[in-house]
Amino acid sequence: MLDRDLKRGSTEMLIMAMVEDRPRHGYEIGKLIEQRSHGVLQFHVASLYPLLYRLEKRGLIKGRWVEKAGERRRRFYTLTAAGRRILAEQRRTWKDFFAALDLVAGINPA
Amino acid sequence: MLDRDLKRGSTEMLIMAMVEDRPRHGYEIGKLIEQRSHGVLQFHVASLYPLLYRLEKRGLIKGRWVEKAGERRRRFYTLTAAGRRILAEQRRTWKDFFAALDLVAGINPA
DNA sequence: ACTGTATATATGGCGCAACCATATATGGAG
DNA sequence: CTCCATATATGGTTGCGCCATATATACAGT
Repeated sequence: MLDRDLKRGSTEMLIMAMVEDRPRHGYEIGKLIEQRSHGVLQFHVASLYPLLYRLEKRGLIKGRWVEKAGERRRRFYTLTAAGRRILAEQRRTWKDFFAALDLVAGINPA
Repeated sequence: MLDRDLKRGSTEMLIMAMVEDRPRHGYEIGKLIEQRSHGVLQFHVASLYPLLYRLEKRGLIKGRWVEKAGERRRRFYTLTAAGRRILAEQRRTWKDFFAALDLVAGINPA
């Protein structure tokens, strides 16, 4: 896995992106991020759940408990309108950041 | 300026990239990064100098004092062989990281 | 002569994101 | 009956980048 410092500030965007189109629960979000990034990005549980609570507290995602017979209860999250705005903003910020990084340090080989 | 968390882990790479081709002193490095990124990236002095000491301590850059008459003393840094290896590695890591971020969160608009 | 600004380096303490370790609980494979 | 994947929860730790502040020189403006 990547050094933890690289991921700083990207975690919120990743989670919001996962619940952008449909509700998902925490564990699913973690697994999906790992799969889609081919293992480059992965969440430790101790980061994942506090992050979800933080995002919900700030009104960027909304969770609801779903209980089915013979299944452990799961909390499904969806992106709020505010979350949608912040997600767009964070995408732009990361894009700008990487462009600047490339300009100064030359990430993409010429 | 960007949120401080985004920059985590990128600062070492930026500094190493600045002294890759020729020696530079701390203040110059800070200013140059700010200029080349059009103000997107900037170093606070309280981050800059400790970072230089850290990199030198780890043998990635090498500094030497230069004193000229009628000028304040300045410490010029150059990239070491080890630094060159780590810089290449960090460039690759950042590239991979951004590719993964794009894969999962869709940074670059389709 | 005085003021302000850019240049140039130095450092003690702080905030907080992500992680480590650990805990609880259920379903299915073998 | 054990082991693993699933699923959520939380107290404590670490370390980067920053805030605030300090020291010192050169030069432009008034």
